[in-house]
Amino acid sequence: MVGARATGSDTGTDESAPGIPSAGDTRVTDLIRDAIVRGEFAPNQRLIEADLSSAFAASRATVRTALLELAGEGLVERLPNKGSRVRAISLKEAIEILEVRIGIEGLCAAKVAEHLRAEDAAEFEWMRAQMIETVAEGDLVEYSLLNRLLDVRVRELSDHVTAAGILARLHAQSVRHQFKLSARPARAKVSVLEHVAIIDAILARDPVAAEQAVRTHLLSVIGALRDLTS
Amino acid sequence: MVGARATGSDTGTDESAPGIPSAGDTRVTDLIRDAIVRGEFAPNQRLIEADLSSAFAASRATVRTALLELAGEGLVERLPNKGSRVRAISLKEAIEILEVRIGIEGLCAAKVAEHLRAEDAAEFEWMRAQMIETVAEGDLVEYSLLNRLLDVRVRELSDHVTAAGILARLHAQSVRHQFKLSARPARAKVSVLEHVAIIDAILARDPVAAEQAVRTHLLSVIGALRDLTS
DNA sequence: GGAGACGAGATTGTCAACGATTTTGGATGG
DNA sequence: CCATCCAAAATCGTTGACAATCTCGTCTCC
Repeated sequence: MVGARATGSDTGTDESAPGIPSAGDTRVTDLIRDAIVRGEFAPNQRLIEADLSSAFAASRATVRTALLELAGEGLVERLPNKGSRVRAISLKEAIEILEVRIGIEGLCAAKVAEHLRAEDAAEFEWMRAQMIETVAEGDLVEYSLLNRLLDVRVRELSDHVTAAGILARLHAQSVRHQFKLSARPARAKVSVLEHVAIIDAILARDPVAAEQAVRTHLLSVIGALRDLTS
Repeated sequence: MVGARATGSDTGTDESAPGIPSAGDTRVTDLIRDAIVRGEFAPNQRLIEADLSSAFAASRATVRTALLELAGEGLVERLPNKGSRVRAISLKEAIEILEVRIGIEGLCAAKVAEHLRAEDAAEFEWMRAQMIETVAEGDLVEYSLLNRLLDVRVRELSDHVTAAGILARLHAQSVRHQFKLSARPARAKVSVLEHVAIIDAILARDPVAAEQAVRTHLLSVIGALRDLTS
């Protein structure tokens, strides 16, 4: 009985309905994290250990461990002696996250441009073509996936575990705010040009240009986010 | 479950209850973190829950909670079913941390330069004078403290909680590598010039120059770290 | 003599119950 | 009618014990 009293869809009676294998071998941490990222738990919603315990058919100690880990990832807020709740990311914080990403993703992009190998270049060329095509067709969902794929590949190829870890955490926190932007066709037309610029700089093996292209893109996202919510 | 605790009028209940974590109010998490940062626990040393439990006079669950939190901060590595150990920061990772700091501290410095207030400017001028003086006198310990103070103040004044949190975590992880550099007089003479450049840029309210000065400084640190360990 | 099976010891993961703390609702007095 | 205080509920933090898992020494067999 998870009290969904905050904003969001009424979870109704069946909590573990779709796609989730009911509390089997999968770790409880992953289940709760997915539930938060997918929006099944609203921001600021209290996460009561006993309720999660029965909802996921796990012991309260297991749930407690999961909440500790998620707090370490910044997804859950733990108030001493008052319980845990889904951490709400304010607009200010969402912009802060984007500002931090300028530095870190810029670093990653520069590293990729510096050490780009031939077989990886082909993949970037493919992504560039696909992005242009999907936006031209208006397939925003597919474009969003390509967008994410570019981020992930740059992160991987940068061979920078520290940056990759930070970016993964920041992404999980801000996935909801990003979602608000990804559904806007006008936004995509601007975004694709910036992404092409990033890929071009990487393919040109120009670290400085790559870093600058990432900065330009993320500043554009910040501006769009500000416009959207003002 | 009758609460025999009278609010306000506390008659007879003894202050020092037995059995309660008599180690004091200090959180076990802080104790273990300090022990790791201060080097009392060597890198890769196994942290056995039962041992820590008796060492800090806390229950195993409390120690477990602490280890979870520290794992979230990146100070402890948790291998499933194999236990926890102090995470060792390799040279490669120390350099990675410095590279990430370029982006984030550059962002913070730019923000400080942009919104600098008069009363804060005075403090930066004081720090600049103190830094020059301590290095001239060869007081490396005091200079190291000033160095750290500058970092902390920039972080605070930037009013950027996301960046501040990441920097705090990275600092805790790399404090040992930083320590190796701070004890070198020749290094201090170079470092102080770079720090003065950062402060000058902030006082000049020049965000771009501040960011660039931070980058120059941290690249210099990276170079020194590479030279030291090659 | 060496490789693999096997069992004892050690360590973590999980569970149910207890104690402490905060919050909430209601009674009481001004 | 409102502020205050107090009891009761709700929830978290902690404890001790038990089960699952891993490590390592030893033993047997080829």
